Amino acid sequence: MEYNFKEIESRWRKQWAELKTYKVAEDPSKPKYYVLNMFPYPSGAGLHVGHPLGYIASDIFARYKRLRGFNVLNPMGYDAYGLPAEQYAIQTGQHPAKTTEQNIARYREQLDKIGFCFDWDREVRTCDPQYYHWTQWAFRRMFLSFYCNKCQSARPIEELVARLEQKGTEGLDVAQTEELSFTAEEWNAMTQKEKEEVLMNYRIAYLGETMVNWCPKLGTVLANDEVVDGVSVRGGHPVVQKKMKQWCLRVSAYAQRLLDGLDTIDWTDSLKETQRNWIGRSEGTEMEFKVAGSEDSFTIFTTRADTIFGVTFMVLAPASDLVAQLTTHEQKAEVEEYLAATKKRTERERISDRKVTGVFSGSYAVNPFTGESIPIWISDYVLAGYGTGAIMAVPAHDSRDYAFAKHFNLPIVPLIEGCDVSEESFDAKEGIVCNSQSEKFSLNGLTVQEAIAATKKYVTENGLGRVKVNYRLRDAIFSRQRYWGEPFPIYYKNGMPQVLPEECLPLELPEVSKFLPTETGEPPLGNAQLWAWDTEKNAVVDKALVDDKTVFPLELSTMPGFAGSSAYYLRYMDPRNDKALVSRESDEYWKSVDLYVGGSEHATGHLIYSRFWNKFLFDIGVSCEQEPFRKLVNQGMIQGRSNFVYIIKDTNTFVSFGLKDEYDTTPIHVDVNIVQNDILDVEAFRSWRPEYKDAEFILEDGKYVCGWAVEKMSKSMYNVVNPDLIVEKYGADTLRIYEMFLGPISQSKPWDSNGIDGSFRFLRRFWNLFFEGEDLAVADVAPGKENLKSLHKLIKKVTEDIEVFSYNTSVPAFMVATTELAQQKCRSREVLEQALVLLAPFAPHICEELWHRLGHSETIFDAAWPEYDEKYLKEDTLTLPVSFSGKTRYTIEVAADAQNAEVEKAALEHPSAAKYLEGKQIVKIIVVPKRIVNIVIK
RNA sequence: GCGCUUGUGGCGAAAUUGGUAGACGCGCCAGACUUAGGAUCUGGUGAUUUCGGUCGUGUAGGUUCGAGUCCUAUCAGGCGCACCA
Repeated sequence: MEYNFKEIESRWRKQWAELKTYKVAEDPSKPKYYVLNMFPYPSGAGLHVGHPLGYIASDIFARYKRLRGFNVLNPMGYDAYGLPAEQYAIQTGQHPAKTTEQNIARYREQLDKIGFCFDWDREVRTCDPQYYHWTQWAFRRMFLSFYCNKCQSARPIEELVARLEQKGTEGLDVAQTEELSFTAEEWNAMTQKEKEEVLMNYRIAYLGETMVNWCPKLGTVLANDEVVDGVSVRGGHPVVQKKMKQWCLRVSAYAQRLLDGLDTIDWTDSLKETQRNWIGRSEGTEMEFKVAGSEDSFTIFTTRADTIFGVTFMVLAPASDLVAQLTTHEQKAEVEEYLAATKKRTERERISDRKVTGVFSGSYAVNPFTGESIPIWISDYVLAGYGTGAIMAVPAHDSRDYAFAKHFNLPIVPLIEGCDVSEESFDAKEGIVCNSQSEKFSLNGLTVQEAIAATKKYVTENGLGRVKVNYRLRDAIFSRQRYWGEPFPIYYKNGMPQVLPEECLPLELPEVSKFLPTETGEPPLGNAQLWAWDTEKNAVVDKALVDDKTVFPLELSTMPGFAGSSAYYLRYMDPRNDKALVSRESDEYWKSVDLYVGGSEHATGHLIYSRFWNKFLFDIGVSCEQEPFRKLVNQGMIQGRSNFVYIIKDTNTFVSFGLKDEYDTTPIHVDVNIVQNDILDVEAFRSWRPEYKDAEFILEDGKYVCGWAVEKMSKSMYNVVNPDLIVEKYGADTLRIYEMFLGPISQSKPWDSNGIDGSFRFLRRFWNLFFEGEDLAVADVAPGKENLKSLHKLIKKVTEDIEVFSYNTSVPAFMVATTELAQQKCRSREVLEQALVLLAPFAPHICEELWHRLGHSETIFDAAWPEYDEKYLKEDTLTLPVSFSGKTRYTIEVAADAQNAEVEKAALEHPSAAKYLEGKQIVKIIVVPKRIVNIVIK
């Protein structure tokens, strides 16, 4: 019987869809398992062969879990908001909703061909109002919340208001943009607008001033990589650093919880480390420095409080508010010139050229330990956004301070016994402290670690400062001047943002006349006519009606890409609920994602935001789990394997790879789809492009051999392999098997179509196991001992592999078992059916087909996963290697249950033994049961 | 610079707690069947060899009866963070 994969696969594709085989509902009688893939952005290019890698791996796991009796949730959807659709819209006028719709249709078609067990009834799209309703809803709640440090949780903003009314800011311990200080009386005397401004300092979603790359000509904020040499990459327009009001999320409030949570989840060490790095916790000391000859003082942050006696200057960040305060009259012009110069440089430039720059402020600070006067400088190597934006510089023990001191000829005082600071600073936190003594306090003779602790203690006890933990993690900037994104449920009254009532959500994205910014530099939503909020009607109205009494302008920015992807895993649990993001029942049943599969490029983006978002939802009682993703597996990237042809210079003649060195040639990328096993289809090449119509070839052995290289899979390299073509030629099951066989899931590897025949041959051999000629060759006969051994060996291997998510070694196990069963001419229904169930997660179509041919009416995925029994794996006799001092010499046959003494005897009685023992003395004999006999000789 | 990670045939890769290195697939070689083969099936395939062996898991040491696996140093590639005080 021929293995007709086309017929089989199209039949089951249809059946599964019609019967809704993969539809899932909460079922308290079964344990749940939630498998999730990072949902794709539906790009216009469609899927290439690398995209489904993770989907296939998780699909196998989902099917396996189902066979194990779990109720498995395995949903799929689309991250549908994104820049490419918007840019396409700007160029063509085509509405992004329309292109997105088309791309999704194409993705769906491609995904359907691969045979995934997704429950498509749960599909979500981030651009669907029914979906972004809950993105807006979560934002709204963030706006209405503050973060209490004491209870480590988000709380309703009313609680904060009530507290401010009673006690003002006294003893307030909450997450905040800056530390404010006022009494209850002062608060109560504030106007409504003033109060709202103050509250902005505490809200979890807040409007804040941040530095951005602003391009006035384009009317938009640009990312760092969109700016080179101070001008925009597109168009070459000047870009300036500008403080702008942007929506922000107070992610930093959750820094410690995001850090602690990492210890509770099953992610790879490298990914956890990346996140720890990104959160960047550092324990240090905040110290107060008085300004010489003034009542003013300022605070710095340091992790090296022990180096206080080596401070020879102070440095302020140019953007720090202290700059204006501390610049003296005489230095004013020079400082302003410097500030103007630093403003022009982008962050990226500053980091890349690493030139030492700076200017003296004119002021001096007083060292709180020694009373010495220290000059205060301004330099852009100090960042305004970290710590307090001011540092104490210790050039002897910090390489950046050292470079600065050398450049401006400032003194360098070493503080560690025996360290040499003539050429470079001594940054290591080790050694014995010296030169560190004042009248009241000495660190001399202590180790650095002891000195840090002693200084902290002294500083705290003497009111010079406090112990402080700082995080590198910054608040997320949450507005984008773009059209194709979620609108904010915000309108402005008296210039202050107001949130829409909950029942008015979703606020739908309006139609616009064009997708570009307006002439006045407003974001694209400024082009929308119907974009004002009527607080009486509670409805969107024409913006011409704005009267600042009952009708107000709506927010013009939209949310960034990560907004929609931050809580989609919760929405899948209950995707059609129009009363809540997720119902309590659904959430308590599915809890959190048990297995999350996706690329590691999201380590510091989506995977941080999503954890933050979930923790917030946990705080407000929506999500019942602290961590959204229990286990995370990063699939590697599939790279392209490009093919080259070699054209002889100034001719239209191409020379085969092996002969190219005899000519002066230029390599040219050639479409990998007209190359097979590195042999070029010359006719296809001639018709590939008009200029190659009359191409001539110099062949080797009658073939044109192409060169190859591993590169990124991309259109321009002509190395994109479309899964549709593989499915067409070999079938989805072969594609699935081959993708898993290619190598470990988490490793990046090039796609190489050359090996795919092997996977196809395996499936055909497996199919043939069930037939004799045209007839089914399966019988209700008792399985032979050898059959059971092959089967149970397979069950053991496959079960163990799937549990640890390493399928690349299961595929060979299937190949071996298939060969063995074929050689044994196994006809046993019992054995073959179990083998079928084992293969079903990997190759669902072929297994479902055979399962039904064997007379089953239910889907194979309702069968039970076979358990293996050690008793079938036992050997009667064992072949053991015998080695002499570690070098294997011969093998012996012993009974499986032989005692060590018997094994020893058998080893020494072997005819070869005498040869190796000649003139030698046995020191000892080591017998490792069932493994090896090692005779140590002298 | 700091952190993580990986180095095994012509290629993708296996290898349990340290126990016969290279499973399985590709490629290659030989054979069978074929008018034919870019189809199918069978066998072989780390290097070297005086056919006894010898050498082989990036490199150099170490521990051990025994090391791809453990330890120390070092080299190379990949990824992440990067003036974070």
